[in-house]
Amino acid sequence: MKTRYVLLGLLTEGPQTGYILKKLIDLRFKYFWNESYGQIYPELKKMLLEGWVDKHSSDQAKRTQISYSITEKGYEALKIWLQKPPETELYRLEILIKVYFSSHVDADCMIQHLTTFQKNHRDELDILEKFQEELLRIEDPFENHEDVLSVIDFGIKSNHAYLAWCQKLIERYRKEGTVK
Amino acid sequence: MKTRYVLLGLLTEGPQTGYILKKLIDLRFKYFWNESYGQIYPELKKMLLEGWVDKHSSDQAKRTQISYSITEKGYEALKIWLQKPPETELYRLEILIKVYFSSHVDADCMIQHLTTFQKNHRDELDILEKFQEELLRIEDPFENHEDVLSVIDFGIKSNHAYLAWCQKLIERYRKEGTVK
DNA sequence: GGGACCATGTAAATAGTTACATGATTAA
DNA sequence: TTAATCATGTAACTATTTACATGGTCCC
Repeated sequence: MKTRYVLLGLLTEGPQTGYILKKLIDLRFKYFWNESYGQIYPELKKMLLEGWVDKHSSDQAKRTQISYSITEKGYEALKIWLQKPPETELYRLEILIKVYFSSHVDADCMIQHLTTFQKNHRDELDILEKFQEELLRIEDPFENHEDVLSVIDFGIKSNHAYLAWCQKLIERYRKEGTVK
Repeated sequence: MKTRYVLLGLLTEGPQTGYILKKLIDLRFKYFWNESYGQIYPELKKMLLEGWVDKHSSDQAKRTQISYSITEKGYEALKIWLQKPPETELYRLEILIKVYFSSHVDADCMIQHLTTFQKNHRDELDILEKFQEELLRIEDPFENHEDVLSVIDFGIKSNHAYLAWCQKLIERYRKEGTVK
């Protein structure tokens, strides 16, 4: 049940709708976290019943919009969770399974997989570096830019590592390909 | 439905029991993949019905042991899967969520979380380096050591990156701690 | 005899994704 | 007017973990 804490964390910046919360998670946490509407909406309802959030329906502009704001109780719960030692570190890297068993397919196939991997992580790195620049430039209303930059730094450092690995491995498969 | 392919991959090295398959996954894939008995046993049964594996019950030594071996059909299915572009790259790094929202807790708390993270990844790095040394020393009956070493190399490179990040961040929180 | 580990499995709970339904608004 | 996007939500499905039940063997 981590979803709720992610939502609460975002709500500390102000009331939001489920829809926007999803967008925020996609935008900011894309590279290390994800949530779907099927989790977000029910979770907000549950937290409402528990008094962790308040609901503000506004039918202004005739479009139904339901914002949630964090309550004192919710904020306390968030702080308690933040202080608990992190448990989950879930990686599931299909590419590594495929490399592990790659002796059963030909080198070209692996080169293709790795080229895609490389492209994805180059793009990721690009985006993270752009984010970084922007954060250093703009204002810091919630005084959390240092924290956000630390998370971005994680992404940049690990992507560099992934790319170095990938580069080396592509070369290995290329050599193999020419030999066989 | 990736479980089955991981099992099939391991079965290419020879028949195994569900119990041993679990041990192998824990040992070899620990850092990027995991499966539980609740997935392994039912999955082996399903593959049996589909003719992807064969079953060999041996009541030798009176202890019930059920080994499975990969069939021609199963091997074909494995090869097809290995050639498909990898989809899942699932990371769920609770530590990053906690860093992101760390302005709501004090620096000491974060230093503790990060110290644990650091210890875990140092241990991981140690183990991977030992594995690496050993693989370079011993024989290579399945001619897959290069592949295994590539996977280990991924682990070593990313752990170095994680540790560098962690070191830097601990220092940041230490400075903050003294200021506040 | 007891503890560690071998060995197989299932049931229930939890988690998470996907696909769908609904309808408003905006911009081309 | 039509496509995209805003916006909320649920049902069904799939995936995964956890806890438990069962019983054998090995070694001290």
